[in-house]
Amino acid sequence: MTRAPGAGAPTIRLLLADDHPVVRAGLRAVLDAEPDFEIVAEAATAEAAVEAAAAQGPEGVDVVLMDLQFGPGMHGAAATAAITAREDAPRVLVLTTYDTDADILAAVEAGAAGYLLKDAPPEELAAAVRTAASGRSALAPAVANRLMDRMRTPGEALSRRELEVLRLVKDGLSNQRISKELFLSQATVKSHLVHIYAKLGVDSRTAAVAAATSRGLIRDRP
Amino acid sequence: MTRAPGAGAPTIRLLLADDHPVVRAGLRAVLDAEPDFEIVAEAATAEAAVEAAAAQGPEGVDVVLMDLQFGPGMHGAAATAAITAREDAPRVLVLTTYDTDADILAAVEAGAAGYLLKDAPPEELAAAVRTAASGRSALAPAVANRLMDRMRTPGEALSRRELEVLRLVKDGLSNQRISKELFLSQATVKSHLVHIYAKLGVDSRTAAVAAATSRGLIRDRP
DNA sequence: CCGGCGCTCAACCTTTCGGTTGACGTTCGG
DNA sequence: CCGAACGTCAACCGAAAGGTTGAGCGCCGG
Repeated sequence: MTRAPGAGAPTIRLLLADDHPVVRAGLRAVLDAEPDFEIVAEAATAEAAVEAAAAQGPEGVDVVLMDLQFGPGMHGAAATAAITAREDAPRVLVLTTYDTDADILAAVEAGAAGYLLKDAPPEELAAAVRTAASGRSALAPAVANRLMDRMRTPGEALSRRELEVLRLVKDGLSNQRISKELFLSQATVKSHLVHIYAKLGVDSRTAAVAAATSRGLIRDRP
Repeated sequence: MTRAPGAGAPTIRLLLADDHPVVRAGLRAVLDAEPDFEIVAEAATAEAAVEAAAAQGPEGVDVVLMDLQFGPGMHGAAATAAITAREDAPRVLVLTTYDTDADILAAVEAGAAGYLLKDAPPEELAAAVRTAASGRSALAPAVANRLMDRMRTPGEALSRRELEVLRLVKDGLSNQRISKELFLSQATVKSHLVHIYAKLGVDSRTAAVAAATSRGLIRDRP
């Protein structure tokens, strides 16, 4: 936080990691307007972001603005984990379009210092960067609410195994195929499904997929 | 196309319609660099875009850069239809993140002059704007390929009714609930499903949803 | 004008799924 | 140390979904 000298307003060095040129240009335009921000690098891939974030000394990065969805290759969450694993690592602020449970938890577990949505107004963005640079956590209100909901209703949380089954169900596999995929008996798969239905308040596999998708427990693409 | 005077490089007036302030700033930064572009307005909602695109005379808009996904309220495709329905309407260039069949077809049917993906490089963006302003169509390569695929395999295209059924299946409804929803008998619903399975090459409702989603025939959110 | 396609429905059968009950071992925290 | 939660499996039954055959209607285009 105090890599740069200067008394009242230490400069915050930023790295922008997003695969969309337009978004990078937008972030640059928005954040360059802040006098205490300095954008020292951009990265169009998660791999490039990991590399760029490793710079030390006077070229070091204070805060990384990290998208989660890159095209092919490494995912933003993996890049976040790689960056924060190092010592004296910069803070990583995740900036993405979606606010699903899966994404948020993955980012938080990867060591993200904050989670913002791309529809955030510029002021909120700048405030979050300063919050992250100061070592505190920055969560968008919508994200914070979702985390609170999750805390409040722990019974509804699907277990690891149940999520695994549900993902295969979402991919269109039958119980028999799932049992082979996970080296289980069909009875076990059905048992998991019954528990899933109870937790989600539904009574069929398709409804479970719909409910889990709308609640952000699972994602469609990966 | 010749609203503005000037011989060699007539100015192209642009309207940016996107609900993300960062994206608007990025588009502005990228497009303001082009000497023959002038951004005359921005809109954060689809409704505002329809209104702003209605300006006539010297304040008129030549090309609208339209996002498809706005938060609540009107959809970008609906706004595109509303804008292009008028006489002497500006060209609408759809600029979105996804390249699903459903989105592309909706945009083309709404009268869009082009379809670009947000990960396009700035040069491609500027070129598409000029193409659209000149009255021609501008399709991103990925989008064009998808349309070609669709032309090549017309047998796989789901009918209107089949898509309607499939959407309800995706929402987790049983055949009985679907039949009531659409005022059909269960026999008809099953008949549609059999045809859907054949066209998609699957053999269950969940697999049909998975296949249709991955091919972009249906979308998760709306 | 007729063939094809989409939409509708019925009857029947097989397979899968949904739901229950009951059971056993493990792991973790009070 | 023991209950709670998770994960595993079996047997069973009714309900739903998958699959087939067959058939009637309306519309569009060759």
